[in-house]
Amino acid sequence: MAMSAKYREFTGLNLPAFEAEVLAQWTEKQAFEKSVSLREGATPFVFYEGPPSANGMPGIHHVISRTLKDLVCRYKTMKGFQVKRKGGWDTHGLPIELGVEKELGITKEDIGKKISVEDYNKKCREAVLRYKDKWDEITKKMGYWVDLNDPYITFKNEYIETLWWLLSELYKKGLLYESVSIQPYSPAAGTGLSSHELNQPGTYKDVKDTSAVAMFRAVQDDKSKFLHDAVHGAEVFFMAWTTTPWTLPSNLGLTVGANIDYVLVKTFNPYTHLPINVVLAKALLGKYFKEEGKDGDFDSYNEKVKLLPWSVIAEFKGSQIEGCEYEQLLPYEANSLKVIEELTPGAKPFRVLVDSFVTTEDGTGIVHTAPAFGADDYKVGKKYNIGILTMVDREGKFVDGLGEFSNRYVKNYKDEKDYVDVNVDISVKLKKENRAFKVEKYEHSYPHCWRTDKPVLYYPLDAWFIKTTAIKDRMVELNKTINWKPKSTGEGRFGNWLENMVDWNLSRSRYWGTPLPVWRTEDGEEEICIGSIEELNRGIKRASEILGGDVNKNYLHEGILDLHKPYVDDIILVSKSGKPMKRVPDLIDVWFDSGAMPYAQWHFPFENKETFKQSFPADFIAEGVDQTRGWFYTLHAIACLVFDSVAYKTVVSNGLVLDKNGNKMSKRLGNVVDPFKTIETYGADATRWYLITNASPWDNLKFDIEGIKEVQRKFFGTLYNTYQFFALYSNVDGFAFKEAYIPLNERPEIDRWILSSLNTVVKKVNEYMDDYEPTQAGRVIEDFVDEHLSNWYVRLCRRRFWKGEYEQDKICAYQTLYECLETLTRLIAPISPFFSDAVFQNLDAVTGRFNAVSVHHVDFPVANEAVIDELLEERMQLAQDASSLVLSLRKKVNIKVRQPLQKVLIPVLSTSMKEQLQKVEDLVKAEVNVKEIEYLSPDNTFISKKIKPNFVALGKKLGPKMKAVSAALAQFTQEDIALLEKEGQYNLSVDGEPVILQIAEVEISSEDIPGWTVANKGSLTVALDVTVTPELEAEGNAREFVNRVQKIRKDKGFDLTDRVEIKVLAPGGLKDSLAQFKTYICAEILADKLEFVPEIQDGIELDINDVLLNVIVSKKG
RNA sequence: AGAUCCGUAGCUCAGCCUGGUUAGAGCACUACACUGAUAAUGUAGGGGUCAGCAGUUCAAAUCUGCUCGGGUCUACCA
Repeated sequence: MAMSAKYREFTGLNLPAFEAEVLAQWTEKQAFEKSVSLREGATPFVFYEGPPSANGMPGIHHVISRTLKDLVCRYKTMKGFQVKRKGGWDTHGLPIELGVEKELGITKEDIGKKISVEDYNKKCREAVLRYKDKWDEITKKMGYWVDLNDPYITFKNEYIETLWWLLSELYKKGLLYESVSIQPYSPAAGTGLSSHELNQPGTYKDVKDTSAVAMFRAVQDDKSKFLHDAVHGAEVFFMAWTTTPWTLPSNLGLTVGANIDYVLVKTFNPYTHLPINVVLAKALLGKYFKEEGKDGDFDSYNEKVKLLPWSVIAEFKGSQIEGCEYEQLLPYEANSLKVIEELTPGAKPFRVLVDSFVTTEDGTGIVHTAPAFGADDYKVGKKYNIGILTMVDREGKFVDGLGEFSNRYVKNYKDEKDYVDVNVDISVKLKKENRAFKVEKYEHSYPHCWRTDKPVLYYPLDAWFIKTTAIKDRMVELNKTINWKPKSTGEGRFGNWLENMVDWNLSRSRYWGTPLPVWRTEDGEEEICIGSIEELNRGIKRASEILGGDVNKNYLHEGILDLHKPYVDDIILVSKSGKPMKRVPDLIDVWFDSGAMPYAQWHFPFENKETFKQSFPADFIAEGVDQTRGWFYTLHAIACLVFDSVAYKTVVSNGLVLDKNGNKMSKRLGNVVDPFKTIETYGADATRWYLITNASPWDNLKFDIEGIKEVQRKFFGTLYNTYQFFALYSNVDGFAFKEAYIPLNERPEIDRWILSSLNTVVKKVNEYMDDYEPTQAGRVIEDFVDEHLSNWYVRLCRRRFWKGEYEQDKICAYQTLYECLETLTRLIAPISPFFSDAVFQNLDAVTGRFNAVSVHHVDFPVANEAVIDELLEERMQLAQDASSLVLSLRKKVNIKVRQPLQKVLIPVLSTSMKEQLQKVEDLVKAEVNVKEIEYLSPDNTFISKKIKPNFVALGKKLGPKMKAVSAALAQFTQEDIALLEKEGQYNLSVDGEPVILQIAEVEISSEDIPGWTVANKGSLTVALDVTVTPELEAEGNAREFVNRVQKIRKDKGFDLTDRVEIKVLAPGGLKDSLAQFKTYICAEILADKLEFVPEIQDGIELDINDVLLNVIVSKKG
């Protein structure tokens, strides 16, 4: 690395400009690649990159999770690990297909008709990396180091082959199976949805649906005899509630709870006003009938009477009506008994069933049961063999043969403007036919398709499942070994999810995705699950040989070249008994793609066996909390299923990024933050620092651009100024850390202090970073830079840098400040990789202490415990407090700091406090411009003292007497306090009982010094002598004069080291002041000559403490 | 509907686990200073029923319960 004689001085704090410069260097010097290769042979730290889908634009929420990933990886690299970060792209799935469909203006039904599957998938493949450039750009600009030269891409054959291998392993273990089940299905998207898709945030929405209480007329038979007898042979209806009236044509049963109490109620239909008898759960009577109407006036009821009279006729258990038959509610051609019999031979529908899922929390306690449209309905329907009717097709509309409802969409899936809700029409029909008791809008939360935003419906589908429930306990057990940040997500959200896990529905009936590698004979008797390309190619040949003809003719020569549809579907395999086998049409859930990345990214087990072994499981992954049931789950599931292992040891889940008002960012609200603009304007470092330090990553972040500005100004501005200050004077003095490291015991107190403080910070930062708490780490650093380094060390030490010769004390100062800056750049490197590197390189270019290309190639600082001196840090705090108090006193009496004062009085409570203060006395005196500090020892009678109980100590001892003692102490006189101090204890009487107070059980502090201006903070009190003697005034004048001349020097643009000559015309008193301090003045302003002249032309007029004078400052030579 | 987290100054956050008597910081605002680091800095001021109510306790922002408000999650909900 090229050495430089001078530290580079910046011309202004322009983070985006620095970053562009640093980026160019990184590229040129291959800094990232080198940061990995430099650690060759070191212990690996394994990180998995969750693959983003590049068919959407990156958002600010991607910046936060990537910052988190990046800072951990950079930190671990600096800690000596080798951290490879293979990037990846998620390329399959619904979002891509929907995007293509939208672009082509087609729907799912058109695929294979208007466009061939081959062309369609070609389009998808093209669309997949549509925004890759934008992603690459944000990756680069935000400083995210990830290897995108050789990323894993989920649509590649090698990737898919690993997926097939995993699936075949599951198949062999009997964990992959097919089954009919009632699944969430999105008619708008044309596909079933997995439970984790249904569990994406925002899928459940509150919607108002038309709900109906329908009346099913009981058939008179033996089972219902007791009901009909009770009403003397009149009609009896079972009441059942539904929020989905569109399922009523598919009704085949009514389910009740065996032990629930039901009642038969005599009343009227509120719509038709006909007398009726209805059955419902006793517990829900109050929902439909008013108490005032009980046993009301039946005779005078008519349509004008609002209050419905009602009487309970009979009461019975649900089990007593099991098996009762009823008339079909909405009979049509398509759902006739004949059709039911054809579909399910021997079915016995329209009966009252009993099951345990029925509750009396809602509805009527009688559940309308349509086996096709509910998981419970399906289960109970199967048990009683009531058949199954699916009166809605896969597009979400009624089938033919349902009269006026035929072919109508059951929900507005097509965004039709004049859509008429078929549910309302069904309800109206029921009302007219005396088959509805109550129809109303009902608000409830209902699942929606995460992609199309349309309501989901439950639908019977054939699907392939992974039997995750088989290893549930093991998954729960292994989860307990994972370090979750925050803990609650792992235990609560993820833990609960595992406890309530259902089998993973893998099937997707789409086109662009990983095909399920299962082939099966037409009769379904024989099937095979293919686990590799080689196995498939063997099968292709074998089938061709055995079956002959044109079978697989296009694939005989080279084998299969693309594992996607439609090619895989061309392949015919042959079963053991010699029958042809075709592939089942399903694709698999894309989440399987991403969950399999630990293996598929290395094409395991076909290649890279050793690499895989070294990089499984991951030490660390991080994504948004929305991935809890997505990637976090699928990674965990596959690892447990196939490898009986966790997939990751530590996982950090970051919260959502909200706008500054706490609203979710959405395109609709227009409150989306553009990450490009943010980074270009304020810099990646400020953005990253803000995102990390403002709130813990797992808390939701209210993103406010003002916060970034504050970080930029406050943190980076301060650090920048500190560096500039250092560079300015080092360049003057030629400091290049050439001298031997001066031992700490030869350095002044303040140097030892800042280094102690620095090492304390280093220690804490290491601890926080090891604990994945970057927010705490960042905040500790911020405090140090602002409070300690800039506003105390540099401020107090400025003179050391610009005064005097280049000797020991000055070198101490340079070495100390240099060490602070150098350590800081390394400390902040993980969070703010650009600015840290720029400053680090500027430092290292002159001193060559590391001789490194980048700060990211050096080791992270480690605390030197020997340098940490707690007492020292404590007394410096005393000095800061004392200074602050004196300054506030000056302010109170309006005496500016430039005016020297004679004395400060500090009462000390102990000798150790005095010793502590004495060691920092000079600093305080210089800081507040006071000549001397006088200490008042504890036994003086001069100051007045204050006493209060030490609650922690006394509370335990006294308990209930605490209040009385506290009151007694408030009454203590100065004499009482003095006595207690002298004796070490005090006999007190509380409520007639003696209490002995020990000195340690109270806190005594000085309160006031009569005749002095005092201020206190905690136990520290200071008093200031505010008398300005003529001598002090003269010195004040001199200082004021120096200050003004310095300003002139600066205004005139003189160099720091320029010597000057001065002519002054001043009135008598002021002239004397200046003459008296002539030596001091000349030294301060680098004047070789200070001349008092009787007359001045073209001088500058200055106001020195309300007296005017004229001066000419000229550069010498 | 349940589960869970959260509610502290105008804003962003500490403090709560382990209770202790003037509840802190930064930003913003106002005034005055300081400055050969000047896109900084200091001092002072206003600004808080620590969401509300009740309980435990000598003592509650802190522990418990309930209520209200917000987030997230779960749900086969008829």
